[in-house]
Amino acid sequence: MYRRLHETLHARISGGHYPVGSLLPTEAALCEEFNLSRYTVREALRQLTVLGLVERRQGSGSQVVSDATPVVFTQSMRSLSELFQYALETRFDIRTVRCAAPARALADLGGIDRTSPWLLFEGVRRDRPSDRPLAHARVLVHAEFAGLEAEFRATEGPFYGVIERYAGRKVADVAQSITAGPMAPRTAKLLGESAEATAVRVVRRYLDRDAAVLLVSINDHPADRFRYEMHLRREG
Amino acid sequence: MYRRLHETLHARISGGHYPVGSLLPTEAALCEEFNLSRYTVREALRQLTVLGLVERRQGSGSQVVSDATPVVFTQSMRSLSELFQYALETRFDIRTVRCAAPARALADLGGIDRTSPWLLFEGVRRDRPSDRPLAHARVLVHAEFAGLEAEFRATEGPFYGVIERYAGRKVADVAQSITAGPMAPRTAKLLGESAEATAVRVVRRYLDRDAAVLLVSINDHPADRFRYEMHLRREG
DNA sequence: CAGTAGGATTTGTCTGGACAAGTTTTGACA
DNA sequence: TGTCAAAACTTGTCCAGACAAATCCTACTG
Repeated sequence: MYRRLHETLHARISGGHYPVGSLLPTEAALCEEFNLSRYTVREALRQLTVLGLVERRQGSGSQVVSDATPVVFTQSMRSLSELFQYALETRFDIRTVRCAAPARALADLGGIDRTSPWLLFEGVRRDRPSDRPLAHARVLVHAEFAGLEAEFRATEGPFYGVIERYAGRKVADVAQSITAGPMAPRTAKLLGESAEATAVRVVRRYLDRDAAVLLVSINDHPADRFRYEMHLRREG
Repeated sequence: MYRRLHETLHARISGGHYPVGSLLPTEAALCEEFNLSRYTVREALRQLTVLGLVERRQGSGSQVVSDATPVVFTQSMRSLSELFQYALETRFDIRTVRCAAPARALADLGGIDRTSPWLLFEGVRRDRPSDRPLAHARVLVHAEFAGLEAEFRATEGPFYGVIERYAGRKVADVAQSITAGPMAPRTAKLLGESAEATAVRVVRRYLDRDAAVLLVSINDHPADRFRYEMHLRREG
């Protein structure tokens, strides 16, 4: 029965009966309309949230956030650090730290505003045992976390973990972009590459649940040493 | 309370109290041990299944299937075609089709055996309205699907869809790898790039649920025109 | 020993009710 | 008009109980 209700609601969302952005009827209203217990209604709603069509908030209601065909494939990883191919076997060799409004180009890359100051860490990410340079790394952290600079410097793992541990802000979303292009002179110099080298750039933006940017990391890899692997598994 | 129970059970699994492969106590037993209602116990168990630590089977019980740190982030997409940045706005301009045991290099790339023949499509993937070349594309399909050649040629969307629609074999897993390196001469010629160009190579292996390779696609992009975006959302 | 039928066990689904914990609305008051 | 507290509303959590459906075990039968 909850499956049928789920299909009905799904159809109404897809059909525009409940437009994206609108609120679904309340649980009580659905109980009445379909003459079902609250358990059954909640089970149907739960499935809609799993599909990413609906978001629910205590006290507020259930909002339609998408009318799209449901998710089919998912990539999973145990921790965000697995996002980075070299994971924990790398070391961030910090060269400079500055706190200022970011340069125009950097702000555009990270999709952040230039009105408030950001803490910029710049350095080289190196392979753990060999110390070979893997990437020119830049990390932008919102100035509200500037007090954590020592923690950032000391951390072994990914930077976002510092924010989660010490500032209590949870990363809810990560937007990642991979592009390739000619390597910037500064990057080439830091990595010991030639001026004509090509770089693969990985930009990751870490967002909290209100879509506010907590942290932006920009990694420029020598193209011939870059490798990114992922695995997608089909659901249901 | 269900959260506490969840943590307790999680700790027992991680600690080896409930080894991988063993059955958890039944819902009734957990209700008694922790003096909780079945609802609360089930909610805790549900979370364990979401984390992939436990699988439940009606009539049988709850089996521990993993003691690993749980999945934290997932990437989702509506359909596999979104894997490809240019999605449906591209066209596969097929130049040659051959059926033979694949060359050593190709077989290694796709992780396939050279004992059986594979159908190889080679061509250029082009932007839809502008017809600009986007990538040198090669697709290897197992010879058992050779009868579908006409369907492959005619399809608008991704090749794996043809196998699903006409052969009834479902893609359960996709392993994707992104690397960069100097562009092969043949690729450069097809794309109209210079001999010194850099290429970003995306290899996708489509597997069925028995981990048999159904299809391998190899796309070589000019580095300066490559862009790959993804979005990861934290669960629970 | 093999196979089957039946019973016991276990999880899945569903109901009705209750209170807690957030969010929004309302209305009184300054 | 603006502010703040109370009320109303909505989802989250929890309980007790019931039956259905799948699985497992056991005893019986050949």
